[in-house]
Amino acid sequence: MLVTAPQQEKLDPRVKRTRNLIQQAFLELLTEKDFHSISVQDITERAEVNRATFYAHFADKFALLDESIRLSFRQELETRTLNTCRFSETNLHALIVTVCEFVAQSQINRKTSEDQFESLVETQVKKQIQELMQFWLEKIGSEIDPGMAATAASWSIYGLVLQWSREKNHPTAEDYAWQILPLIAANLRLRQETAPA
Amino acid sequence: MLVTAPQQEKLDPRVKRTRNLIQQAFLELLTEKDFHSISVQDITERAEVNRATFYAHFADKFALLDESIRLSFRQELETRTLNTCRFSETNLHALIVTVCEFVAQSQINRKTSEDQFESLVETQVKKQIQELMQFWLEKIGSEIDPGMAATAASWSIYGLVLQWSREKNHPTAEDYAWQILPLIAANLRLRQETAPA
DNA sequence: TGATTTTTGTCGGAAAAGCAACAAAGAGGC
DNA sequence: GCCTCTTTGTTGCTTTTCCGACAAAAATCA
Repeated sequence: MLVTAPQQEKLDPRVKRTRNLIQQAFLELLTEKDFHSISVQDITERAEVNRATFYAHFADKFALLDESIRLSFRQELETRTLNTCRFSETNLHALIVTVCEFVAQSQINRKTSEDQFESLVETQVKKQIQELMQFWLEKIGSEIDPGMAATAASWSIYGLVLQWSREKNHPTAEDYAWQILPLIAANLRLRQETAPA
Repeated sequence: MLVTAPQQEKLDPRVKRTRNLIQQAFLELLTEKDFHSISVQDITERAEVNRATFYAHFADKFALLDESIRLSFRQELETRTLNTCRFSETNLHALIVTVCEFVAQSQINRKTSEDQFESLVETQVKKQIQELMQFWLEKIGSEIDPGMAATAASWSIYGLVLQWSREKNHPTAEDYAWQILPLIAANLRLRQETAPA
């Protein structure tokens, strides 16, 4: 229920359909113009869904963006089966790489700099990292509170990745992930596979 | 209104959507198994549409097949703009080629011989040819009744194309169309671009 | 700036789709 | 033959979506 898909258990086919249509239309529009110049009218027209229906599912276009980010990041986690595995250095590395690629990708898609957009990405991605890390930590039972450790890890990971993404000639995501991995692991203060120094 | 798309002038988005979903699912299934072994349950499951909804749009799967044939043939006519042009030898030739390719294609898609299927194709395609020819003839004003001439043409065209499709080493659709064109034109008894002999 | 046009968010009522259940017809299996 | 199991149409009732209209906020332009 936490990390493993709570998804559409038995969702009315109609709502599943309309949400997909709206999400799809929104993603299409994002490739054509930037977020602030997309109106919910644009979205509903493209999706061929009534405008009132949009508001039955999302408070506004920010909520839609939020949900879109959430879904696409979770999608990334799922294709790498990070949501169904347990903690290990390898998996932590894979998580960092995922975040790198996701952040890099979301910056490519965006034409002009948009604070609201980037802020939503940050909030949502950190939240997803936090949930996943907490899920991992609870399973192995660390010495410190899983919630706190997960929060610390999510912030430091995202912060480091953001810095990485802004560097002109940054290392590959793979390399960078190995590089910062000890730092993150230190925050977690786990008994690790690596020598505890 | 006759040949030019009466289609979805202002059709409720929901019915447009479900019809598309059903049609799409049906066409997919047709590529996988043959018509008689497809149940309406299969179709509605694939389309993610309620079974009762299916019956709100189609009497049974035969009606769906009928409509599918109608739509895809009209689609062919539209992409060649045959539904918005006026009569000419060139256009009549293009129509015959269209029928050849459509009949040939519908025989490829079908694995086993199925009388009901073929009979529906014949009826529907002849009907479409008839409508288009009548539309053409009414515009130019021939000596004989456009309805009759169109009927005769539709039957002879379909009959000839069917024979063509059953020949082992038949000529190309292009060549065959030129070959039978005088025959068809004779039925129409028009003042043509070609010498009236 | 002020005036005009879009866009937004919400509402009530109509139309369509979903669901579960049903009897009846069909298809296979033995 | 009989006996399952599946598929078929159909029916009340519920939920969702559509539509048009509305006032208010926001954007655009002169």
